[in-house]
Amino acid sequence: MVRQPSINAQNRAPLSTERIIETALRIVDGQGLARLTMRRLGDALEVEAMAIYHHLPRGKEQLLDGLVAHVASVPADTGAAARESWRDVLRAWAADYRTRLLAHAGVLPLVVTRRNPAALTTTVASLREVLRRGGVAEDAAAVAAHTLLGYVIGHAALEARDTAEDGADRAIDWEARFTAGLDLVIGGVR
Amino acid sequence: MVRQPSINAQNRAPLSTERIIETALRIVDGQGLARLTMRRLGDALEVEAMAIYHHLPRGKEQLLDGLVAHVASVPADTGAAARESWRDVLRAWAADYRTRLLAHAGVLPLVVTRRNPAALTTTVASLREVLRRGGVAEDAAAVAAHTLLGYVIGHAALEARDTAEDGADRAIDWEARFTAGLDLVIGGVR
DNA sequence: ACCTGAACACCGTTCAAGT
DNA sequence: ACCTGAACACCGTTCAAGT
Repeated sequence: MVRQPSINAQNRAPLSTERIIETALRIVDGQGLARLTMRRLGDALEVEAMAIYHHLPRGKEQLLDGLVAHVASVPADTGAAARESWRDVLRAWAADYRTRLLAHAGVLPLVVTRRNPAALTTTVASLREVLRRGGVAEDAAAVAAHTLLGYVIGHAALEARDTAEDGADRAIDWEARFTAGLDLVIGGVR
Repeated sequence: MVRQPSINAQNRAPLSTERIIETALRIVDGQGLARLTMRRLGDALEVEAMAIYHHLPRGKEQLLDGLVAHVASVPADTGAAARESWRDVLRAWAADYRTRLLAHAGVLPLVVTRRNPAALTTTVASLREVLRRGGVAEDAAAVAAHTLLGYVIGHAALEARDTAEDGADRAIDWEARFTAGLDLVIGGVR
């Protein structure tokens, strides 16, 4: 019997933290956060639920932390601040971040909870760095970074709540409203 | 009226939706959202868990909706807009709202989820009304209302995450930062 | 009308055992 | 090293029954 090294008896690729997180995110995106259970995740991975604990010893807590890190840890392009206006860099980052949060609206409640503070720390640090390189004073940069991140997360939350509800009959143009609010926030920084 | 009609055999006040919601909120505030279970809520009410379903037929979903409505449905004082500057009215509302969200940080993830859209609808409508009465154009008022609410919720979420973590060693002055960001948002409205 | 008790189908997680 | 099977203590919820 000639065995193939990294393929096990059932002919499946071995589990990895990355594959677990990605599969979990696919369940949350497709079926909602409430339907993400260790047993269902195991099924999707074609493995018994208990096998997940071998890769994530802290269990479901660690799984949710991983989802937050995967979705919410998106720093701004600090390098671009040299080439273009810092306002444009922040506008571009905010638009991307909003899109990302809405694409994974199921994890928004997790982003808001105190899980995985490091994920947002790097993000907010990158915003401050863009502002600082743009010539904004240290104090004002700190305020603006938190204001901007707070706005984007909060607005995405309002948007996700509203659009999840029903059809687009009396449809608010959320994108236009987001952009207008964004200009209001970014325009106020000096 | 002399008789005490509403005391049952066990000498307990009868259950009511209001008492259920308030007790649930006390559990969330004291022990966290994860520890709010129907069985524990029943214990706190000195009743079997199943009795709750008589008052909240939709069960836990309805309970969580009730918590969101109880915490997040706080309209701005539209009457005050006649007497004082609308900027001051909004600043006062925002400060109160932030305090309230932080006092019940455990329900923040619920406020963010799509539950109970009506709770935020009245709040955002009152903000728009204050702005309109202050002479702000309809379109700008709609944008500013969402921007403000988004900012307050998002910033409170960041703050709750951070302060829940550890001691106040390298303490960010969140209140000062909130106020500065608030001025940035409100100052940009014209 | 209001509440209880027992039951059901699910959870997350542990632990010893298999390979 | 990696995964399984059985078990445990908990969930939310139903339903028939009590008062």
